[in-house]
Amino acid sequence: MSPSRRLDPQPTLATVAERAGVSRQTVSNALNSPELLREDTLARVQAVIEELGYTPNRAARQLRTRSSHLIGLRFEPAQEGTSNALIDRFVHTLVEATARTGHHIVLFSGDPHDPLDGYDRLLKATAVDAFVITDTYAGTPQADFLRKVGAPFVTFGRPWDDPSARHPWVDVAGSKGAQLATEHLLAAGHQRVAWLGWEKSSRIGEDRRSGWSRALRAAGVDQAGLGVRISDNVDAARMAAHAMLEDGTVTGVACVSDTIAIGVLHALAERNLRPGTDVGVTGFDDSLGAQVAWPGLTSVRQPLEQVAIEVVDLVHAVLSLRAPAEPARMLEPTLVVRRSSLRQD
Amino acid sequence: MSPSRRLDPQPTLATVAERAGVSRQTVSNALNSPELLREDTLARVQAVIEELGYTPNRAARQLRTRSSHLIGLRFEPAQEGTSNALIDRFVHTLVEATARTGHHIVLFSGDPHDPLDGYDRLLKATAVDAFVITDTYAGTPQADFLRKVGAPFVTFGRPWDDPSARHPWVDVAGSKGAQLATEHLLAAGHQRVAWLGWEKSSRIGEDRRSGWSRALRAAGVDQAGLGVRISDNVDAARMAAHAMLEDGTVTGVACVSDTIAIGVLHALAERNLRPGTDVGVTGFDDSLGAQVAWPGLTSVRQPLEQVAIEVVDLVHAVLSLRAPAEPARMLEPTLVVRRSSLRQD
DNA sequence: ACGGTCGCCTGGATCGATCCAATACTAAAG
DNA sequence: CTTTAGTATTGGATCGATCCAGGCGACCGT
Repeated sequence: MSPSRRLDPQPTLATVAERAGVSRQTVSNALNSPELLREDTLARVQAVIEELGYTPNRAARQLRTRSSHLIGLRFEPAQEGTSNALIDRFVHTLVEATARTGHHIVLFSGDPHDPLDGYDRLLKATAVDAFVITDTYAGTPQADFLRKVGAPFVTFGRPWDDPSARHPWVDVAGSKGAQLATEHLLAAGHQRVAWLGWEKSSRIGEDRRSGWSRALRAAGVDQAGLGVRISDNVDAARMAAHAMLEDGTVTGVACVSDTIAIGVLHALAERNLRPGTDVGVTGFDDSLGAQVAWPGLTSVRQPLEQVAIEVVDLVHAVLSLRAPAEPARMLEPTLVVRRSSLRQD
Repeated sequence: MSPSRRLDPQPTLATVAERAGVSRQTVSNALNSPELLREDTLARVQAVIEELGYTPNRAARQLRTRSSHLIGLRFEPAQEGTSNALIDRFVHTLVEATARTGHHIVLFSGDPHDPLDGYDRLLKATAVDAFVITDTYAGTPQADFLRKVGAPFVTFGRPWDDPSARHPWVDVAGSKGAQLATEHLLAAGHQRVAWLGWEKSSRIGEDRRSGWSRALRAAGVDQAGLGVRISDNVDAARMAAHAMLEDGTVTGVACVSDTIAIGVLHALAERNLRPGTDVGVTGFDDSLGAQVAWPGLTSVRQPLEQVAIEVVDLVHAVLSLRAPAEPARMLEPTLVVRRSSLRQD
């Protein structure tokens, strides 16, 4: 009598079979190998499935086939101010891309001091089929561990430490992005384009820097004193920018991150210099901050949607045990031009 | 001979039982009802579990107990520019909070035009135990649907349309946040504090506006012409701010979102007015944008970490069929003060 | 020493879909 | 009209943990 209490028990495969006048296996085939059934039988079974609103029980299927159709992703605790917004954009598209094949993303967490924590548990419980790993910049202990235990995984991020690693990965050529940004600033007429990057210990930072360096070399610009390394926060960038702009010869600054670029914009505001017109600035990652910063920050945008699609494709390849066409895929970023790098008429 | 090919088959409950010289049920009890076992038996079983590194197979357990220990969350496609960064911060803490009880968050997606899409599928496949719903501002068709089919769920967001709804929810008092911001601006000496809000159709927007209104009323300030409604983007806000600042009587602007507040900051820059000193500005949500905006944007911060904890607590209450102590929980936001609302000495 | 109570432990049945081997059917060939 | 080949369909067994009803032992009082 209480309507929200309990609903009709879910129909099972047996229910459908009985109703359609066939055996369980036939219903199973209708779902998994429809080509095995005669046309009329298939139609009849499908009609009953439709009528009853039947959906296979995931637990039962998972028990039998030993595959959960779940993909694990360790979701790190939010670090205020850092650009995990990037990861979030990636996850969004990852969810969409997996949906198409009936897979789902399961988030888990782990001890922040132990990069391996959490993987083992899910694996032994046969709770997930594969993992997606997003942070490869600090070495790849997870990848090493998963390879050792024979668990399928794909990383977003190349294996920096071990170029010989054979696992499938997708990454974006950061150096190409920095190169695009630098070339763009040079083309806008800025001669001496400086670089504001991360500390030398960052592989990603050094990779991006190499793109800046390459562009300057191609343009025949002397890089002496133009490359500066700082930590990733607005204030450090602001102060570095002040020092850099002191003598007035630097008129372009390519930055390793939007955060740092925004710090440069702050310094410009404090010096009454016009972004774009007096000094061109570019950031990296096209974060929300770049979109709302005044007067709009030109930034390198990673094709995260495409990354997610490639990652999912590789996951499927690995799961189906077929060797992926190309297990290491490098994608190219694009430059989103806003007013921070454009002269006002 | 190929080490990464296949690993030892996972030990099962039967393996453990045999090794410990007890029956399967005894091992199961050791895991689920240890108080039923004699001390020495328990110790012996636990030792074997430890030794073999045994973890119960989730699929089998799920099939038998009909509970997956998974909680579904529909992850909407990234909408450029909107503050789904808020949701991401929420999800982070949600994952942490669920981890403590062995639950996991499963993300799924659905047709953007159909708010119900996806729920049904997971439910019928008995793939999740409960849902967490994050968007209740546009009515609550999901809640209605889930209540109808008897599925457990908790919403982040009050049931705006139907105050009589009895489902468990957690929300943050937006009106209180706007009130705090407005009082803060008044206390800083700004007399006429304007409101830049969303269109009237937004329940959340109107709720926040009511907090501004309440604060002005308490301070005895006439609100005529001070409340303006626009859509949520930087440019609309910039233009509205210009109009608003024209006559020079408005010296404080409380905004319904960081995006809009940033638009106001842009307008100030264009009019050569100093944020905080000439015109006080506050935003809402303490997004990354607020943190990096020049010269720092005072913003209302929602206690998302606490929200996540309360949501998980309610989920557990609902799943264990015990009535939650308080099924409707309203939390209070805080104000993060930065320089956009402070006079420079 | 014996029946009774209580608590620990056992083996069989079960959840629902899939695997597997075997059977019923159909159509073509002899 | 029977045999053969091949396909469509069936029923039993299975994945691994939990539910359930019953058994066995220890310990008590008399």
